Amino acid sequence: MPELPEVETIARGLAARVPGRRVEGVTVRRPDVIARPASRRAFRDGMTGRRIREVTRRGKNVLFVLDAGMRLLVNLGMTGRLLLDDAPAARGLGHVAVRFRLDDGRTLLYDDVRRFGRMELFDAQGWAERDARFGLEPLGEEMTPEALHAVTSASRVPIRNLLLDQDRIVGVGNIYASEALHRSRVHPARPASSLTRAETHRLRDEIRAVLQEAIDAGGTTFSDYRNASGEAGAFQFRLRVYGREGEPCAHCGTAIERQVISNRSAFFCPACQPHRRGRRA
DNA sequence: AACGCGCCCTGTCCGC
DNA sequence: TGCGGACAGGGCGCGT
Repeated sequence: MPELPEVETIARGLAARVPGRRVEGVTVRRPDVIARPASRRAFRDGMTGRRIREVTRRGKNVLFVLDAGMRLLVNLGMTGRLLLDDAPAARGLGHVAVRFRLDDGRTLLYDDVRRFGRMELFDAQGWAERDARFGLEPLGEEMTPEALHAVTSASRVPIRNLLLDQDRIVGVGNIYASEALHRSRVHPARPASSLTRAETHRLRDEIRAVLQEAIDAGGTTFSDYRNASGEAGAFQFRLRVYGREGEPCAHCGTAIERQVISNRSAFFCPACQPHRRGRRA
């Protein structure tokens, strides 16, 4: 479900409401969601008594900065939601996996229908090691045209797949990969290393633009995604290709096509995004 | 080492 | 109405 814009929206919502609070108790109803440390007891003990200093985002993860240099990293998978129990939408949750009781009487809930989401608790050292392994942050200063070109030129996987690989570039998922490629006029199945320097630079600009526009719209909601207050986003109305198979391309009118690449759908305009080879870099 | 694929799990929708 | 299959915004672990 959630890609960078959705996770950013959730993190901002929580950042306005939980920093300064202390975790007084943890209830783990679905142990498979806890990925680190190995035991649920160690997770509970590690979280209990921690004060939440900050809530931010790293890639597609919500990052809770705790005291004592600890970090709680939450990957929402496809259907994960984080919200406080005082939000009206909290009453409708049917798959609460973890509860964090806070010192002001509220409870932070993690709900996840499919349980693809995972939580990891790090100490300072563990976090430094994990943090170093993330790919490029697309909205960060590190995302220079040269940096993206270095990534694309090093692999022959379809460019759509490369954009989904969190070891190379973080935050982009299946929706925004299709959208950014369409806006850049690059076919999703093209080998990454076949992109010209000009195409890579365009792609860099369009990734940043579409992610920022989606953040401004509060994210994309098809069914599951909600922000920290339980509200839907609005970017689904501005998608140009994702989920629009058979509809006319907004740019040229040609019918949008869907192609399955590595078991996941890619949407593109066959006219705007021809599958011709670019010059080798 | 890099890459493709199956799989994790639940819900919804569509065709028959 | 029921049923089987396809599909869903993600990512891990496996074999090659």
